[in-house]
Amino acid sequence: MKPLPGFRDLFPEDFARRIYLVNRWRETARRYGFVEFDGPTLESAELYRKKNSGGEILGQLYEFTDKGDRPVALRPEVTPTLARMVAERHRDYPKPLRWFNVGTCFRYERQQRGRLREFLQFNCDLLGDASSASDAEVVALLIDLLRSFGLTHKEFVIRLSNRQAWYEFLGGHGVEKERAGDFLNIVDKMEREPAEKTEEKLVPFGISLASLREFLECSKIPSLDPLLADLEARGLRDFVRPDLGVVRGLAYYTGIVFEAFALQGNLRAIAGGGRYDRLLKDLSDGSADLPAVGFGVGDAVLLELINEIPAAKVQEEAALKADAPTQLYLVIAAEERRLSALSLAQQLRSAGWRVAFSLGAERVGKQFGAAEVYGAAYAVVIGAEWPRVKVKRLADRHEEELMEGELLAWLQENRNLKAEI
RNA sequence: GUGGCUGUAGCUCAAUGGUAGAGCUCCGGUUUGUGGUACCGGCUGUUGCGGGUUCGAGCCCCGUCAGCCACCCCA
Repeated sequence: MKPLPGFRDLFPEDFARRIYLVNRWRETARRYGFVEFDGPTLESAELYRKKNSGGEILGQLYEFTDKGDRPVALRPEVTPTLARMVAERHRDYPKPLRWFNVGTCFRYERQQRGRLREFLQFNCDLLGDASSASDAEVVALLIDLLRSFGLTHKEFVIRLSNRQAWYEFLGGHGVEKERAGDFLNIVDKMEREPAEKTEEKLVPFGISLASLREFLECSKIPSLDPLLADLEARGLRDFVRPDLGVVRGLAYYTGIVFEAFALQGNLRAIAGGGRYDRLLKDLSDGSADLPAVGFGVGDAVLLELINEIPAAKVQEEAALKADAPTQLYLVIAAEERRLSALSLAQQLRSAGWRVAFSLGAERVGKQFGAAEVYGAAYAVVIGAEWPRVKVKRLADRHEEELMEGELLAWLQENRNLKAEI
């Protein structure tokens, strides 16, 4: 039996990587004053059918009827849940809200590298502020997030755009606002389609491919200036690149939109987001009307990316090694001292050390081998000389003998080998 | 959902249409208080599944399922 297509078994080594990811997500979000929330994984299917929410995502909904005949769906993203929750209780919280979520999402689509049917997503949203200051805060958070994995501006770039600029462009060409969505769809796809096709699709808009290209290539996007100045002041300007070609597929974006892209390899967008000032109002039938900006990152793409960038891989491996599941391995050299070893193990564990030992009588050599395999930094030999014990640093085979009662203090002094993650 | 490629032991792979193998991993051992090497031994397969062609199919054909890649779109 294998897991369903697009679903994963997470064995301990896989889960260790997940912990590594999630620790960085949380740590970065908290550095920006964000608080964590979560909602149900299963929602009423209706939530995703409301105006302006899903779009393309609706076709990928994991949807069924529960035993109470309710139409339900596994969440394909958390934003609608967030909107629902915020609409319900936003009066309880001071504005702006800085909320983040680490949660499982589901989309029924064909799986591929970096794209699964069940995945973990990190979402950050800043609600209640419509200024570019909050745009910058969220973009900066995303940059720092990717940097926390050892990625630099050589490995990724945030392509930054603003839908307002397009609305102005369209207004200048006499195109009514209702058709903006269709038009942006053409822009979204023109990178991947032959020029002739784009040209053809532009005809009904009365816009030539040449003028579209000219607009695309004009590096000046005045509406992005405050955001860029903000990022410049933070020293993060190198990580972003204004690019009107990014418009994103989702229907609900109203202002800036951005995508984090890997510069090497052929991975898709690592993360994406933007401003959605009307979504909360639309999803809550007007009961909450908060401007918002946010982004999402998926675990699968990030894990692939780390594998491809040597520096990021090295950092991850170092972190995983430092977080070894076993720090101390008790070698019970004389079986009749097992009870002493148990007492010592308890004492060490109470002090927070990760301790393991063999559960039955075993050759000393084998026990050392086990200490090695489990990644322990030290082996503690308990034998006939008790209450004296030997502590051996496995890395360089340096061994010291001390009284059992001194061990804890000795270890505290050498605590640099204890996990810090 | 569309198209292409692939599918042999837990993993990586081999086997001119003629009795399915190797390496790695794992487990045990190399005489009983010191570890990643070396050596010895052991376990594991209805060759993804179901049909068909053939005296005979891991190999050829069809279907199906799964994986990978591209499209679609996104995290």
